[in-house]
Amino acid sequence: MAENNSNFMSGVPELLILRLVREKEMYGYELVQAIRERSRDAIALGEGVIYPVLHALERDGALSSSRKTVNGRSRVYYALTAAGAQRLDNLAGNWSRLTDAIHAILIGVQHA
Amino acid sequence: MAENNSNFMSGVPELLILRLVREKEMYGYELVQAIRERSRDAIALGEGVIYPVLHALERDGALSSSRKTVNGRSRVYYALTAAGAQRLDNLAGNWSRLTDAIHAILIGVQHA
DNA sequence: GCATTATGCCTCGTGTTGCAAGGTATCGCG
DNA sequence: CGCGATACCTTGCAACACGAGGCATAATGC
Repeated sequence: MAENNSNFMSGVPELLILRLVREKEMYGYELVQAIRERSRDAIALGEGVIYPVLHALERDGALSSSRKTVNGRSRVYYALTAAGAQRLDNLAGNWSRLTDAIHAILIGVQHA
Repeated sequence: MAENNSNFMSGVPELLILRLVREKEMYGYELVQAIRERSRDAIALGEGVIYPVLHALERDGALSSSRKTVNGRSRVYYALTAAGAQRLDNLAGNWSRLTDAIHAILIGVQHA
């Protein structure tokens, strides 16, 4: 039975981070702004959300980090690992199934 | 200024309950099963989730309750109030905006 | 007659997690 | 020289979903 709900609508920050990092290496501060911009301000995750998630994902092997200095600024770039890609697919699937289910209830569809 | 995210993907149980009760009066035990059935087991909220939310919604004036005895069983039916309908519209709108934003990021749409 | 299941209500404790607030340091601009 | 932007980070709080339990009655099964 694989996974139950367990805080079923949670893990969205994680999902967004993994998705964005899949396109290209990114660093924390950049992710904060990217999420704000791409969602047109609908989602505004603070650094207090992003950094802990980033650390957790790296600890779990979903992301790998590399320090780079740009313009005299030290940045920690994160890249998606194979495990991370797997995790992303997993989360995206869960999210999709969940929102479909909620949507079905919201529009009041025939239930079986 | 207006509202920020504040636990942006939360309140889903509340949303589902309000939506279901809008169609007809329902009682706790019934809601637990209705959510499971309508979501085809994608969402399985336990009674430990439903009842506290029900009580909070009534306390806030979004629901009104009435005790009825059916088949020698005592049930507490909840009905949507005007305030509750307002709240439902509000939550549904938020949810819609949120999922749209997430979807936009997931499919990698052009941002502005 | 007795036990198990289903119905129906409820609460408590735990763990997760999103988040604001605060802390540090460097760079560029006025 | 000061201020805002860039860039990293941690701590503490509050909310919340959830499992695990607890209580009571009706129906079903053995």
